[in-house]
Amino acid sequence: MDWEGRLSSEGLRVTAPRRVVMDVLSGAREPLAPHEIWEQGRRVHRTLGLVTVYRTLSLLERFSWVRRVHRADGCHGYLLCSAGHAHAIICRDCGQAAEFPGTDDLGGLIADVEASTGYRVDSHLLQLSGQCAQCRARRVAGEPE
Amino acid sequence: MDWEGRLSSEGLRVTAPRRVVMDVLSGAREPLAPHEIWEQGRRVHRTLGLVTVYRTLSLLERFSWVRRVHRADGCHGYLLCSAGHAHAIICRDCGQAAEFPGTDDLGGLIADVEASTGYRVDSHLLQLSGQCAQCRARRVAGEPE
DNA sequence: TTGAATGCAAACGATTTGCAAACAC
DNA sequence: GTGTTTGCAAATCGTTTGCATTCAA
Repeated sequence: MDWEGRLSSEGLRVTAPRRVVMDVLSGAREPLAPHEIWEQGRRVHRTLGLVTVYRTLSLLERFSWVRRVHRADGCHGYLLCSAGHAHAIICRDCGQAAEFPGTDDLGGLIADVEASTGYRVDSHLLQLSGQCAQCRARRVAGEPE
Repeated sequence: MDWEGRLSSEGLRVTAPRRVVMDVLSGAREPLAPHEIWEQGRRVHRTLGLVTVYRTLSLLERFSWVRRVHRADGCHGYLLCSAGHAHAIICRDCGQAAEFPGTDDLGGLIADVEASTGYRVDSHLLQLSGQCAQCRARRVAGEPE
């Protein structure tokens, strides 16, 4: 079921502002801060309120349709989730984000940590930062931005 | 060289407020938010300002003497760094933090991610959350807090 | 029709900045 | 003495809340 169907089946409503936020996020190739989503969204939905963007994001987060990440500039950015549990890697130059599946690879590490610390791990936050292939190529070639 | 010597050698000054912040962090067994450091610090240094706590924390962070972590309550908490690169695991019940070395275990995962995404990884944020041994024991035993 | 969702204004908490006074060196 | 650091007040930033209005179902 798509997100619209899922909302309806929960007794929640499919509204224009919610569609706009989803559309903006769908078109984004990097994590967007709430005010960026608002600015882009207002171009198509003139009266969109920043408050509604925040409320929509927390709704989408509750359903795990978006993921919140920490950006290099200190802001929070939002990304559409792909299926399953995944982690993000963000390019420090262009901001572009990619996802990678993480749970499996972390299994051994988590087991080690549990054994050495005595803690029982129930959630984790893993986020990588680096340079994407394009930005690396650009830098090697000495091209200006 | 200790932190006081290091500060001096950089032309920076060893002041009472900075000592207080370091002392509070040294005595903490969980990540403290700036206002918590301020509250505890004021007990020994009456005129300590919250602003000074913030400025001291960013100074200490610049020297990698403290680490900033994300707490379950959404606040930022600060922890004294131990030697070397390490990651934190925080108990969701009592807030107690433990560290574990992470770089080595993450090496394989990072190599995989680089291969599959084309990114070059240069930094990572890994933070685990769970339950420490004491809190697990307490819960199993059904003891009240 | 009816409860959910919106948008505004205002409140809010965390963090930063301008500046004169205080202090380490 | 000199330049760093402090603490206050106020500004700023990101985010949330109260409330009357609008809207999806």
